[in-house]
Amino acid sequence: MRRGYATGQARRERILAAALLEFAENGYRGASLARIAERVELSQAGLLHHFRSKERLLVAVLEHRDELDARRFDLASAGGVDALHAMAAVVGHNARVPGLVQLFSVISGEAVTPGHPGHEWARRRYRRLRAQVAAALRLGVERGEFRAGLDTEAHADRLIAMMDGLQTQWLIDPERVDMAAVFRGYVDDLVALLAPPAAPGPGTAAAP
Amino acid sequence: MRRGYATGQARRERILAAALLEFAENGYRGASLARIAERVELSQAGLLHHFRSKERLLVAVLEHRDELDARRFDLASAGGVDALHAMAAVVGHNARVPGLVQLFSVISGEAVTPGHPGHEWARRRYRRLRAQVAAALRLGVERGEFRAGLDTEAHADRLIAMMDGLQTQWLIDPERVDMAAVFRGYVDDLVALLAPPAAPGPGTAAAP
DNA sequence: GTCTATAAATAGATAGAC
DNA sequence: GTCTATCTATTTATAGAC
Repeated sequence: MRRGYATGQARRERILAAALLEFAENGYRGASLARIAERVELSQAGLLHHFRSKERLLVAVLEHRDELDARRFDLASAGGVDALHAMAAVVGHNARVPGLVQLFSVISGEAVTPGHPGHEWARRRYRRLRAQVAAALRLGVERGEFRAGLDTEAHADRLIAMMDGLQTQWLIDPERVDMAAVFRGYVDDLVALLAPPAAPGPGTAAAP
Repeated sequence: MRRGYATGQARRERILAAALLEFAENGYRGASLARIAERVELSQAGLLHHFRSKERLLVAVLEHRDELDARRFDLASAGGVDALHAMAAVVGHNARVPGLVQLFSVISGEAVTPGHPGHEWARRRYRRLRAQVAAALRLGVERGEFRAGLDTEAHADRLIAMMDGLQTQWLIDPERVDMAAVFRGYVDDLVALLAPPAAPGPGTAAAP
């Protein structure tokens, strides 16, 4: 029953997990293939048999995480106010997995440099996130949960920026910053702000 | 007239400027003392005569920038709505100095790692920024520009997070993200949101 | 698929001459 | 204050045996 394949896959996943830790702790530039190999009890040359270079390994780690996260968080299915609350829930979840948050913060920070191997990944990722969040906001407009004519792309940029910015503050000073609560406050403010102009009476807004 | 001192100081400042470029382009871990030395036409050993280690050089660069910025942006003097507009102006200014923005983004990203030489600097910096912004917001409350009882520290965290998050997006994809405009939108929304409950008529709010 | 050995480059830091 | 020379350590990647 394909033992070779199964163990090969298992090995690959163990390497990805170990690399994630190393990249999160030291960034791409500070990471060492030797230390990653050590974590999976493999020689450095053995590690490079599975991933031909440090650069490819980083990209593999990032894409692997994106795959897993895409399954976990399906923002596209929600819309409007629900989507905003879903984002707040994601932040709440993130506060329990500092290692993952650190990976994305460190790599995103490094990746602002044009030559960085994560640069293209980061660009694609932000474009994709913005499109998803903006679509969710448009859905809210169509449903009448949000007022018409709002700049959904600008709000999407801001929601993503808020998540990232709070993550950095939280990682640097966890005791002082309650990332989840502060983000929730943003969402609450936004729900109030984006609500359509007050209807004459309750219930009338929902009637066609 | 103290030529030796003057040239010594000038040399130091040239080193700081060169180091800033190198750290901004490659981060702390990716930076090379040899390349910095080359930029100021000095040997690597000669460079280390002025700053005893790479770590001290980074800290010197960061503190030097903080000093200069503290003179340029005096948020403490403004308060309330003026302070918010001053922050928007800072973002507008930042959009014209990508190198500086990149330095702070890259180093802040790396510095989430506990062992990083910029970690303590980043923590102090965020605490200071938060205190300054929160104080400016409180001033707005006292003046009656903002409604009473708002969570000034949470709003300070969010304003700073928004600046940082938009900077990252802008650096990674400059054509797509208009950092200054998107931030201005946030400030405008905030001004509306934080305004005190509507007074009976215009002008009455200002009367004691 | 995993290893040892090694290449080839670069790093930060120090010693000591001038 | 600046240099050359050197030390020591570490890096990624490759070659080739098993």
